[in-house]
Amino acid sequence: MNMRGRNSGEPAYRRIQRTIRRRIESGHLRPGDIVDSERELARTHRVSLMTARHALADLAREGMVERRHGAGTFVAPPKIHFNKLMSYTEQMAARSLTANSRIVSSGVVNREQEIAARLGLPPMSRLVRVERVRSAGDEPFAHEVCYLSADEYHGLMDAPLERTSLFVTLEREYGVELAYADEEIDATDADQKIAELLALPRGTPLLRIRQLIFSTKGRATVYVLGLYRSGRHTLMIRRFR
Amino acid sequence: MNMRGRNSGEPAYRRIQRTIRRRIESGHLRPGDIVDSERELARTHRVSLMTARHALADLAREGMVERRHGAGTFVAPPKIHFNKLMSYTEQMAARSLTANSRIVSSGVVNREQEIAARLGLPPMSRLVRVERVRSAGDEPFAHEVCYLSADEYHGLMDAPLERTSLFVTLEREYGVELAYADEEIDATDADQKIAELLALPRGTPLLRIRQLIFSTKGRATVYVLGLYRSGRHTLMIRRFR
DNA sequence: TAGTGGTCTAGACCACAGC
DNA sequence: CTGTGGTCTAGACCACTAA
Repeated sequence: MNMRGRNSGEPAYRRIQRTIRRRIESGHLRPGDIVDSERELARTHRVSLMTARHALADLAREGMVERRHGAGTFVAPPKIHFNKLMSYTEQMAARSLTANSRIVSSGVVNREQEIAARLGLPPMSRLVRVERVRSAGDEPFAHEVCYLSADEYHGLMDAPLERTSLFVTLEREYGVELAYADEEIDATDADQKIAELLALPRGTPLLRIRQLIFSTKGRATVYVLGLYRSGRHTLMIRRFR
Repeated sequence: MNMRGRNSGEPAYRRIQRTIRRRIESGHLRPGDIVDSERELARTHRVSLMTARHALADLAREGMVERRHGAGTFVAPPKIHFNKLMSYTEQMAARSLTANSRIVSSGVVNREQEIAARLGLPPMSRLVRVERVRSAGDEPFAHEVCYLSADEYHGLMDAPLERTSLFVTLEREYGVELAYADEEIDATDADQKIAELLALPRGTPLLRIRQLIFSTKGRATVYVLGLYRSGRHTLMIRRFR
């Protein structure tokens, strides 16, 4: 008797969430606006109260809406995405800047023992190494070197990394879904080589980020060593108690 | 007919969570161990399946347990607390180091317009300003200046901040619960004054963190400007996709 | 196959907000 | 007062996992 709406295999509560999300994203519903109540959603979508409730509680959990006991459910103010793992391309898009990336060098190395270890590989593993300078507009502001297992991602060096982001390539070509990254952050200064690549005086303070990116399966997949020019692009973090 | 177990006003699902949490924290249940199933919990706690389910789904959401479809619910491996807002004292304790803090100066200022603005106060507001040097063992490694509204926290300057942490003082003496902090991170180098305070050569790269701490009520409460010696104490962050 | 989590029903009473 | 979200019942069928 139940499972009435189970046509396309999509759970009812997800279908409800989609309709609400669409109304918010399209601008029909604006921050602060009241959302249909549990009872209203139950009626219009012909589901039970618990199901409508599930949909709303879930949306509230991810910060899309805000529930106020006795008052209703309201569209939450748009969130700045803190602590989000984003590709360079995505970061630039979020600030509505044009991404610009130049490959300085790429190749295969096999003597990076420490990095191999961080990737959970044997000491002398062959690693794809891609060195890039990233710019916002004309101004170079970051130097990044990334490493991946050459055995697993050997075709990567032929990929058009100058146009397509590494994240997208991994997800599309290799079916690897990236889940999270641990980052180690400290400060250093520009040596001769970096100074030239970033067009800075030697000794300029730089933010150094060592990033280990994990897949959804918990596998360490990419190691990135980044040096970022301070000032124009600061790192934002939100910490919770 | 329902509400049977509603004696102390505590929801049933929370009571169930408590019993599971206790068994995990006491070591009776270890990571990887299987937890009572929904049906088992429903029987033993004399609640419906949905209620038992609510308890488990909630615990899974906060990372205490892990649910595997068709297999069961298992105790999740202990989590390293990434992106946690911690006081200096707590951070040191987490690394089992002795916290050591020296107040360089403290007083009230009223011309820090930008900081007042960040705290959501009028431009010329009076602010308590406390300047400290923090050490691990003998080695000074951080310079922190924090600001709070002088009107709201005027007694703070008499507090024994050298022995009791600012967090604890705020929570105990003023009933302020801190919830989260937004941090702006970049790199700079030591000027003459900082070099002396941290016993470093001038020009040494430093991590600079501007931290705005919010209360549970969403009020900006403390502003901290910190300079951290690089190397021995690096910042760890986890970002999620 | 037995047991588990995932989704869902058609209701119920309570606590709270706002008029 | 009405309407809201918060909690809860006593079941149901499905999809999945492991023996």
